[in-house]
This record gives sequence, structure tokens and C-alpha cells, in this order.
Amino acid sequence: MRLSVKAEEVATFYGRMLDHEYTTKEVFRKNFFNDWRKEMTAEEREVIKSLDKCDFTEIHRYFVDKAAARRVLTREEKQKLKEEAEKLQQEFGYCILDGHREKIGNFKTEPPGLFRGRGDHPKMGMLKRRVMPEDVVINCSRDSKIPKPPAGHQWKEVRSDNTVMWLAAWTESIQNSIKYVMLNPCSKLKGEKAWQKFETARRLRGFVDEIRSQYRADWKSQEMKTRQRAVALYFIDKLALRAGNEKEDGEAADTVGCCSLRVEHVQLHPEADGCQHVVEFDFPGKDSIRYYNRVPVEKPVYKNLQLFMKNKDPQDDLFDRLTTTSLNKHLHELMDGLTAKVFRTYNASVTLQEQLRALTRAEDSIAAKILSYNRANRAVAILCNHQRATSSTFEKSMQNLQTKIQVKKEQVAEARAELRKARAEHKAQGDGKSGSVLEKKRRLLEKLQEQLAWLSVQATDKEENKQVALSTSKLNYLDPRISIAWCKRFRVPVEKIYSKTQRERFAWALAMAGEDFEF
DNA sequence: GTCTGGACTTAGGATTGTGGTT
DNA sequence: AACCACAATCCTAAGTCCAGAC
Repeated sequence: MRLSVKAEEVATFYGRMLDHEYTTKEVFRKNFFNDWRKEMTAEEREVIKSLDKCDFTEIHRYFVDKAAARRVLTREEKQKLKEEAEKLQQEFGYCILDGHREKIGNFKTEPPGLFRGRGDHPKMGMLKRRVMPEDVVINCSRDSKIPKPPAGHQWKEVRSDNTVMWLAAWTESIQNSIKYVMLNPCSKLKGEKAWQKFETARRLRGFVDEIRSQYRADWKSQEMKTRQRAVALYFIDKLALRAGNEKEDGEAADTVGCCSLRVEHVQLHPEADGCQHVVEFDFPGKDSIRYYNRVPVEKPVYKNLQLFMKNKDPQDDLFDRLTTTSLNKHLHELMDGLTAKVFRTYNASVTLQEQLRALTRAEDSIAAKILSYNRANRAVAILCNHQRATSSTFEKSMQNLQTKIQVKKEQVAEARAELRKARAEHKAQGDGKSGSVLEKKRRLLEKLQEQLAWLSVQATDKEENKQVALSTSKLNYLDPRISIAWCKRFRVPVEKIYSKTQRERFAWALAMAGEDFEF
């Protein structure tokens, strides 16, 4: 069936996703079909009444072929595409801020498509509309070269607000929230903000002992509200839980954080795993990532939880007298600039520093030091519950690595035998030629042993990292100055820890952290 | 207090780039 | 040159937190 242009475009959004799990989900299909029908002409709507009877395979094949065609382009053609993208980046990807040319993060508006909400999102599959110039607000100084809208179009508004960071904004059609064009993390402005964030977290170090003893005292408060706040704060501090703002139901997936925990998300065990007073957490957190943890807690916490759960239904709020606003208000009184999320930053960075101290040995090889670093990083990622899906190729690539290790082991054994032989020969002949052969064999063995060590480090790292995502903590929670100081102290090239973009993002830290930086 | 809109950070998955192997 | 695996980067959803209105 030949479709009208509008209906066809929306059909292609679905067709190109055909091999994605989304298209098997009832909610996705229902929302898509509903929005698709809105784009149809009256005649089309007459004919197309059931998604089950629509066949998108031709559309799907078109995109598969297109992707394949892209893959087989010649080197020159690929080079040309790259240059075109670079030209676009140069023209639109930068702005002038306070007289400096700064890289923009997202300089393109988001293309139209089908909304891909995470978890059980009630709006998945809905049509995300194309952004038109008429939707876009431009923010730049009055005396600057104001960007021109495309021919025949106008901006929604041009304003000059120097109290905000965004350069352009539009309202997105799914949640009616605002999307922004902002600077790249390598920009001076973003760098300063990150630095400020870590400085706030460092300041918490000076207050944390006092705060901890206070919330312990508050576990026995007369006021229910204070007790709830004190137990919640304990979780935020000890378990690095997120604040947990309330969400409008029906608008997003059902996920929770600390303050929004419900009775159904915790189970109390008087005794478990050989410990007393164990709390079992099981709830969907941000991005619907499961948080599952069994932790022994101090007795007053346990008793309080029993009290908070008494006479409540599973769906009731655990902390019914607590909101993120009231918690943060309390935190503000304890320290200037203190909010719930500062505890995550603080505990993440402190954990990294402690773990690095405990794990690194000066006499280790660079490879072993990097494994230690990754393990320290991993401790943080586990604390913050940063997960990733196990890649579909994990088992296979692990197997490949094991094979490589086996081959390398055999090579080492062989090299060792040859070295022995060369040594015997040199002893018998004692001339310069047999001496240089001996030296060569010795070097070969050394090199192979090094390679073997590196491979087995990789294998250990890989296995331990199967379901743990290190990048989120590395980019957002770990004060980069800790890592840089560690690199300097233990003579590890910083490129082994931070990629090029990461070094640009953390340029501010590279410039200021010496080897004795302490968080 | 409570609600809402706004601005910003944090997050995992998707896509792209790279370097080694076949 | 084609292919593959992994790392790096991009994308944008989903959080946090604040200010202002009532």
C-alpha cells in the first residue's frame, strides 16, 4: 500500500526497529499504532485498522540494505562522509562564550522517532515529533551574531539570559519537558561546574563525622519524622542510594529511590547469612535497573524499620513523613550546599582513594597497577549499582582470551626450553656468538612472560567486569584529581586511565593535581 | 506545605571508530 | 580488503534540585 508522506515516515520509524525487542512489547505496539493512525489520512485510517495485519518487512529490508551499503563504501567515500561531518561540526558545533570558542555538546536537535522509554514505560512507542525552528528558543547575547533560522522559518523566541548555561531549547512532545543545547564537558564552564561539585563533596569530609553521629542520635528521636529522616540518611550515606523524588504515575516507569521506597521494597530478616538485623532491598531504581542488596544494619535502624512498616500495605511509602525537599532542607542546615546526591559523590571518591591505597603496590608492573585501579573503580561502581547488560558475545570472547592464554603459556614453555639449551651451548662453547644467542633467548622469554601476565590480568578484569559498568562513576563520581595523583605517584601514564576525550573533560584536574593530592 | 516548570547532572544502550586478524 | 571484537563516543532518557506561585 502506498502511504501518504506523513504516514509513511512514521511507518519507517517502526519498520527500521523490527528486529528490536521493543516491537514485541504490547504497550509499545499500542502506543505506536495509536500515534501512527493520527498521522494517516482519513482514507488510510479506513484501511489500516490493525497493526497485526501490517507487514513492515519491506521497509525493514530497505534499512538493512542501506546499512550494508554504507559498510561497503570505499575508503575515499568514507573519508568524504567524514569530512562533511567535520564541516558541519566546525560550522555549528562551536559557540563563543566570554570571547572563547567553546565546543557544544549536542548541536543537533533530536530527530523524530518512536519514544524508547526504559523499563515498563507507559509511553514507549509514542511518536516523538520533529522539532521545527518555530519550537526553538535561542539564547545568546544581544550584540552577538544571532543564528539565522532556516529559510522561510522563524525561531520561537530569541532571548539573552546570561544566568543559564543553555544556548538553545525546545519542548519535547512526549513528556512536555524542555530539552537543551549545552556545552561539551570539555568546556571551561562545564569543567568549573564539575570542579565545584567535587569541592562540595570534599567539604563534606569535614562535616561527615558530626552528621553521622547526629543521625544516629536521631534514630531515637521522639518525632517520627526525624526518625524517618535519620534512617533514610543512613541508607543514603551507607548504601549510596539516590534521593528518590516522587514521580507522577502513568507518566513514567515505576522506579524509586530512598525517600520513595515502599514497604514492598524491603524485607526484614532477624538473622540471615550469619548476621543479625539484615535488611533485604529489592527495587527498580533509575533506568529501571534493579537494586538488590542484603545488608546487616545497626539494631536501632532495624527496630525503626519494623516500626515504619507496621500496619502498612505493601504499596505504602516506607518513609511516609519524608520528602526529598524536607531531607535536603535539613541537609542545607548541616552544611552549605549539602544535598542527598553529595553523599554519592563523597562516598564514591572516598572509596576510590581508599581502595587505591589498599590495592596498589609500588613494585607492581604497570599492568598489575592498572588492574588495581580497575578494581578500585569497580568497588565504586558496585557501591553505586552501575550495571550493564552482559554482552551477547561475552562467553565467546572470554573463550578466545583463554585460548590466547593457553597458546602464550606454551610459547613461554618453549622459550624456556630454548633458553636452557642456549645456556648449555654457551657453557660448552663460551664464544661471543653463543653468548649473543643466549641473550636473545633470555629477552624473548622475558617478553613472552610479560605478555602472558598482561593476558591473565585482562582475563581477571574481564570476568570481574561482566555486569559492572565503570564509565558512569569514572565520569561523574570520581574526583579526577585522585586518579591523576595516583598516576603520578605510581608512574602510570595517565593515558592508561583516561582516554583522549576524558583527558579533555578533566583538563582542569590535570592542570591542578600534583602527586600528593588528597581528596 | 505543595505543586509546577525549569535547569542542570547522571545513566545505559546504540553507534561509530580502531586496530588486529584472516 | 573484509571482518571482527572491543573501546570510545554519541545519544537522549531519567534522574536531582531549585525557585516561584499559590
